[in-house]
Amino acid sequence: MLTQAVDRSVSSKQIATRARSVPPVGGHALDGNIELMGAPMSFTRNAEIYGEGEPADYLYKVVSGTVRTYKVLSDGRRQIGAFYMPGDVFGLEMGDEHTFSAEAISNAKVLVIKRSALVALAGRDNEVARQLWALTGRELSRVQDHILLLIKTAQERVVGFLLEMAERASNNGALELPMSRQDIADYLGLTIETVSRTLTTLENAAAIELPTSRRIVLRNRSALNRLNV
Amino acid sequence: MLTQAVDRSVSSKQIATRARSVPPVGGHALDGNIELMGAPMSFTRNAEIYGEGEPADYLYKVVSGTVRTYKVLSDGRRQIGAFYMPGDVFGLEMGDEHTFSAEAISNAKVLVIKRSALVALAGRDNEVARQLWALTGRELSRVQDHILLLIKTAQERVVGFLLEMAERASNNGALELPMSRQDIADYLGLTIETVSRTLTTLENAAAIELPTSRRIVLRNRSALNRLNV
DNA sequence: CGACCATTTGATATGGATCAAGCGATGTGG
DNA sequence: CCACATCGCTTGATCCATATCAAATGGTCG
Repeated sequence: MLTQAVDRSVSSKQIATRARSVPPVGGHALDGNIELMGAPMSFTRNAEIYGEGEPADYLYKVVSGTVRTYKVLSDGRRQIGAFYMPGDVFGLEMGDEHTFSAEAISNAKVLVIKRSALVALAGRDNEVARQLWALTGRELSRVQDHILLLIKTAQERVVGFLLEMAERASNNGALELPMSRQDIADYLGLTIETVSRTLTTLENAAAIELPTSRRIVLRNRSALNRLNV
Repeated sequence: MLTQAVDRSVSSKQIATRARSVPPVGGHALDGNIELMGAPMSFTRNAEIYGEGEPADYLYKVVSGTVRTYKVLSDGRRQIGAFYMPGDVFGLEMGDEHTFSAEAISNAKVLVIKRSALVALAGRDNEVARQLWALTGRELSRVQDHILLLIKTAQERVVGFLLEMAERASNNGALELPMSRQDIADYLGLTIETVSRTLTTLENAAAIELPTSRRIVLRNRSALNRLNV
């Protein structure tokens, strides 16, 4: 699956040179370094980007499309760990194996970055080291928030999900969801039926509109915020 | 609450000198650096170590006793994020505020480490930087595992909890739990009643023994592993 | 001993899962 | 280009795991 990425990755010599030439930008110096080290790669809908247990030789940054990471328990239950949208980095591990699997939800373009190169660079460049640390820290916050979602009621989870998505990808309250009801259910620890029913309940309560199943308009934010614990 | 820690903390000059004198140990170089920078401090049972939202100027390493971190939702529900036992580090944040509260479960002694000093040291010492990163990464793995627990059935959660505790602090299968049933319940997203009932079920199934409510002996590991998904 | 707090046990209620059917959109082959 | 299969989603009926409410038991400390 990743042979293409291996072939296309730039040498660490090139990387170091290129990265050093980037001025330390205020807002997202992190992005500057990482982007220059990445080789673009495309994945079609539902294509596997990496599997759980595979060597974590690369990390990834979403350029376009959406990616899900997940684990499947022995009895078939699937838990989605996160959805990654343009600008998000995923697949960075502390150990040498991926602890989740990753798939493209929609056709997606991602930058593939060789971890060893980035780690080597971090050894020479404090700023890069700090950025890598920050990436792990950001992931940690995300997962902690996810835990708080998982202890709530079905309605609170769905509302929490909608607000999270709205924060990340909404045009004045209009969401175009890239993921299926099953994906949402497996992210929230619910069944598709419960997700579906909860959405219709919210629609009946005039909190949201559902022009199509994948398009959701947040109609009454304050009501939603009130339902969000 | 932390004035004492402030007063007792060593200057960053001392820290740097002392830390540098530590030879890079193989297994736990991390511990070496951190321990030398910490001022010991004691907390009585149920004492608050820090509160959610307070400045995260310090991080902590448990010397003895057990610590819980938690969040309380607006409606009173409490979610315990983690239990920290001797050797564990907690309270390390990426942002400038603590995102959870921390309390001693039993009387506890912790080392209090000034974050700014450690971060400054990390800027000069790659190895320290790597260790800080590793701490965040370890926390991330822990939280990811916690998520997987939270999507399981009550019995699976309780068994998962017992196996987790056994891994960390058992004498050939005998656990002395420092936390109450309420703590366990709030960690697992269950009620005390369900935790209690599940434990008696496991006892009746001869998987565990309950000599006292806080002492649990794992009697049949393979049965427990089988129940752990 | 008696009060208090943690834990267990019992009875009942309920939110969400499961099982099942229907519906609408999308795509495919005749 | 239509008829039909397929897929994702919604809706309905029922079931069950866990929550809730309530009471009994046990352990600890003044």
